[in-house]
Amino acid sequence: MTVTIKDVAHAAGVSKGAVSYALNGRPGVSDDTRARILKVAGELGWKPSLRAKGLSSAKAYAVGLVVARNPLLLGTDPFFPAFIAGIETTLVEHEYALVLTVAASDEAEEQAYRKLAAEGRVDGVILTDVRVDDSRIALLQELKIPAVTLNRPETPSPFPAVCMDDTNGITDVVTYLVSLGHTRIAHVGGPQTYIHGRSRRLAWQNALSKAGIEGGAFIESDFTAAGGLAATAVLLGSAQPPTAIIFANDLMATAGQSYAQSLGLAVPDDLSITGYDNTELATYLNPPLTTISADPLLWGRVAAQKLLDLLGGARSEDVFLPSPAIVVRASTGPAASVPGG
Amino acid sequence: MTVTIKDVAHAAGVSKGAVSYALNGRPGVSDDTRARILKVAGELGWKPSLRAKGLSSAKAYAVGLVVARNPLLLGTDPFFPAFIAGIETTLVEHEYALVLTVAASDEAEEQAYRKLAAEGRVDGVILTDVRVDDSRIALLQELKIPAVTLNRPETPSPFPAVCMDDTNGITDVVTYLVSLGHTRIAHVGGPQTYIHGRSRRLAWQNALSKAGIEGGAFIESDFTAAGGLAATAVLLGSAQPPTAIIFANDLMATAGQSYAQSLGLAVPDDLSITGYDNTELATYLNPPLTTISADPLLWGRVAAQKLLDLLGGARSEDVFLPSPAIVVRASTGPAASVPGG
DNA sequence: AGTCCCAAGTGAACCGGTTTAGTTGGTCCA
DNA sequence: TGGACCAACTAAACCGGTTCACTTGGGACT
Repeated sequence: MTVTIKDVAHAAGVSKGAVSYALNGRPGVSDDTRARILKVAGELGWKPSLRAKGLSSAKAYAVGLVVARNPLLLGTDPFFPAFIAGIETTLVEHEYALVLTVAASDEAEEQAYRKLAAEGRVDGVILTDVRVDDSRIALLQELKIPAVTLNRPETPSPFPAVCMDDTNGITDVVTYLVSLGHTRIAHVGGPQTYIHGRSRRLAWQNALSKAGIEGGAFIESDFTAAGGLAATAVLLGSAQPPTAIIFANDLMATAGQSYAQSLGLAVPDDLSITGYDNTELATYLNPPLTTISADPLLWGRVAAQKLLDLLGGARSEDVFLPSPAIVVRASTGPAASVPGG
Repeated sequence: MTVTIKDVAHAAGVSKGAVSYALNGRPGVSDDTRARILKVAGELGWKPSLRAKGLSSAKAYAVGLVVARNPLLLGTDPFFPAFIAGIETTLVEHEYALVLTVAASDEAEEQAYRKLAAEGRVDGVILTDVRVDDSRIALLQELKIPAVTLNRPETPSPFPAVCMDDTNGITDVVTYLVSLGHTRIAHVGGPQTYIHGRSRRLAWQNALSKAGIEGGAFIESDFTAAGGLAATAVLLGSAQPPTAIIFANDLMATAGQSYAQSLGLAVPDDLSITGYDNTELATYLNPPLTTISADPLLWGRVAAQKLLDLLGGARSEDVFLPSPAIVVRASTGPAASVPGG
């Protein structure tokens, strides 16, 4: 059926070992012999069996990604599909595949890593949604799985990080809103257990301070539309409602904008709104959403490349990608002079 | 290091073969011996190596999914993440993993399948987004990869199909709109090269005919927000604009709704809008979107189960899942009496 | 009592690669 | 001219399972 190393060796009149040496560019065969072997291998259409290679080299030739999200909400997050596509663009050029796991809870996530390790499914993983105190770092060390993290964890991590700074974008948004005359700028953030949830809040806070504005309202939400709506309701129902709300993603911003409009508020005349992600939909809302344009595709591509480098034995230094930039659209405008503002 | 079958055999005082028989429930060992072997294996914490099993059994213990979408638009599609999560819920209970590939073009997609086959990465695949004349069916047969398709292809297919009928939902939407007095009901569909794009259009057409309404406007779009907006612009700019538009997914519907509102039209007073998918966001729009509630999680779970059954040698009969049902929200209402209507 | 048969279990081959230990033949140098 | 040394290569072991061919011992049947 399929052609094996034995067939090639026989056809080339050499031993299996010689074929192996020739293919892997090792010493042990002369240049002439090597060329002949490779020629024969090419003619026979030999593709070394990954399974056999895997067994003797104890490698899986695959990398893993464990996505920890509520499956029902996963579909609303535009990050992962694009990120995965980015990973693929790197892997497709190498003899590596992506093994994807979806975990609904923290326990399921740990189990997923343990299963990947126990079954030897992957040679390394990419760690996303890094948390403030992230037990997965220690877990991966225990399991001896090489990894790359998205952004550098706050706790010590032996793994290289691929960083895309999200503070610049938020800072720019705050600066922009201040320049439009806003002074009551609220922030609806993601869970503060995530470092990206936290860093966005801190960026907002710091930018406000730098602008001489104190005490902006903050609500910790959950990156879902439902959460965005609930947070918006709280903010708009307060004694001193904000004139601008910075959401930590487009989904919450979209829900918030719709809710504000349903109350009869005009966006941006009564309330400015910004998101984060620059999802396709953001362009086509009414009004189109001012947001921050991340590049998950690039992030995935570079993270996968970094992981492959790491598996190849390269030095593990952090990589820094360009900061996502603000995209100004019609959901932001001059601050209305509100009573008490 | 890790414990192997040899260690277990030695500890139990039997041969490797006996351990293999015991573990796999084959005849060749007595009940007593079997129990003893399993006990020893448990004590030693032996996990048979997937790689070794794979080599001798020529299996990958993995299933594949090739997602053919523009990576930049993939993130807007709520179907895949939930579908994949569904697949996972099945796989996690078995010794199977999911290998995911993203392909940006048709050629890349074929290459992806060929690569999966050549590398022996997967034992079977799930075929989504079945096309009207789908060359992948023949390709998979050529590559000898077992498969399960989502819905039954129109061309002969040897693979079992996991079907979720989408015509009922569309029919119900048309019926509902007619009951509200609408007679000019347009449809913005997906690419007609997809069977689900086509079947939704046919369902709309048939339902209109049954209601005695002729010649509803149809625009073939592409499931993207941009496409939804463009189609809406054409429809609303026509001589006899519709009083209701049925979109083939929520994303197009959302963009269409926003566009209509940006023209000053009221939804649903001037224009009723419906989507398909029941994405999380649909609930939180202004107005909330009437849509059709598919269950991609269930679909994924059942498809994966069906594929595993198939790999296990089971009979391959089609499976039929409940039809997605209409979810009525505020984006639909009584038809306005429009000039010429 | 002898034959047959089957369950129970062993040893080795096998899957398709990699790697190690060992063999061969040629060159260099004293 | 003989020993040292090295490049080039082979044979076999190895990775960790599965499976085939074969042996052994006990019970049933004649």
